[in-house]
Amino acid sequence: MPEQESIIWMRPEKSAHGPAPAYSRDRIAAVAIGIADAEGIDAVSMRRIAKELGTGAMTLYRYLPAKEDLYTVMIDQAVGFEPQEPTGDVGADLAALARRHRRTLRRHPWLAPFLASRPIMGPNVLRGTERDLALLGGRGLHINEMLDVFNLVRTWVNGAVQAELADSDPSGADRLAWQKRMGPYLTTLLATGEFPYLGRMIEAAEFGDADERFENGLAILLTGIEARLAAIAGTDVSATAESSR
Amino acid sequence: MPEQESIIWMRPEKSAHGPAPAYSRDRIAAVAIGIADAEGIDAVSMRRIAKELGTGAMTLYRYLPAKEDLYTVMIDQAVGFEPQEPTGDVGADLAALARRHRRTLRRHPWLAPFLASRPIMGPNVLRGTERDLALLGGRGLHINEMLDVFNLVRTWVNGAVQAELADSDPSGADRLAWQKRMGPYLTTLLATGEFPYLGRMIEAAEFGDADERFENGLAILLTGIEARLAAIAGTDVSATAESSR
DNA sequence: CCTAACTGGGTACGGTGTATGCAGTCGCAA
DNA sequence: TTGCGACTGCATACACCGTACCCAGTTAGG
Repeated sequence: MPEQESIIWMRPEKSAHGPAPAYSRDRIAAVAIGIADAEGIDAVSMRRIAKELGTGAMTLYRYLPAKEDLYTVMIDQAVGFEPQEPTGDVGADLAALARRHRRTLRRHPWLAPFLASRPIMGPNVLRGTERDLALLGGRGLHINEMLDVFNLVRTWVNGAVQAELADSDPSGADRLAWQKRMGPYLTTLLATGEFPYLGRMIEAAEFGDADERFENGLAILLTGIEARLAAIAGTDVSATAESSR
Repeated sequence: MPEQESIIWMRPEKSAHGPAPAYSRDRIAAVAIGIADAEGIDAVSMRRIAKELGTGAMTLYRYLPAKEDLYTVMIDQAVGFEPQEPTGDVGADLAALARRHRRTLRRHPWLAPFLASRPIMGPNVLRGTERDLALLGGRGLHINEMLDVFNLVRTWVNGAVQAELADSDPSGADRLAWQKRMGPYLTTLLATGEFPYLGRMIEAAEFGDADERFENGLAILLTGIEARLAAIAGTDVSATAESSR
């Protein structure tokens, strides 16, 4: 890891003197996202991006001081920004938020783990957070209450999509080979009779549909959230701020 | 990735002929877990483990055909197994499950991302799944309903812990440096006045306590789950199996 | 006892992120 | 107009990674 005097978003993209840069952070990130979407995040290497751009690997370091900064820019560009206005129906708004987020994460299968494991502060992400918190605003909630709900939804969607993608990752022919390898092991285990629920689970897994699973989880989540919001609304505001944390 | 005729759990540990092995899968995994816990998962390399064991890197490949299998064994050993009997109070049982899982994930900060991103089938993990599903058993739920609830809790705990760890990762002096780097950027953003909620969030973040955030999220989640379970209990069983999926 | 099957482990290959250095290009001050 | 300093693209090089290949030494079964 090189020294890094300040965050990538504070670094000016263009400088005063010298020849005009041939590339840009966004262009590099776009290429990297293309590779990651098509071949997985591990296929993204500096040399590979450079080849795709027709240049040398070290050129990229004129734009991004370290690979971690490449990830930072990739993440923010992949997240993007999609506006959403509150409709007054919090449940519907949160459901829309969840589905939109899921769509984004599924478009870029490498994205969810990154969002889960780093503090993300890119401009698109921050604008998105502001937009999402606004969905919960205007009803006298303490900011911490809003954050609890917001984080609950975001966190769950992220985890649910990771689980979806993990299950479906060995796709096509690979999936068949995977079952071939796994089959005997599971058969051996289930034959012991010590895993009745697992047995039922494996049978049912054949019919599991990701969309349905997501909607079921979301419904349960929203039930809890709406109950919580109703409970808070039933309390007077000063008492809420006190007791909620 | 080398060829891999079958899953690691099906490979016999000892063989008939030849000298007795000097190490074992579990011993190697234990060393690897020690390194990962202390210095992060990226510090775990074959050469590093071998050095810790006082041997050569290639020796490890006598026990584990590839690094992915090392991860597999590490995960299962780190997860371990802790028994839990149903008490009859589903809410309390699920809360206990969630807290136990959180404890496990926090003991091994590298663990949560692994659990989120792979299908995990180690013996400890499978025994744990069986144990957790049993908490929901005996009340006429369809297996898919049980899985929805189980996955909801597991997924959320996993995501919540990842978020906790991501926030607290720059610890101690690093955290201060991080704030030094981040401060000007955030100040600049907030000065635009376009991020009122973010501003409130950053103020409040000073007082955020991870335990409290976890318990708040868990409470909301359990509210939703109990409502869902009550709704199912109010339906007759055959209709439930039909309508639930 | 011999031989086959195993063991530990050295060497080597192709990959990675990135530090360093160098030649060419441009904007600005004199 | 000239030159200088700040920038550019980029080749080379280094340390580290996972792991394929090889070989010598050890041991149990026929």
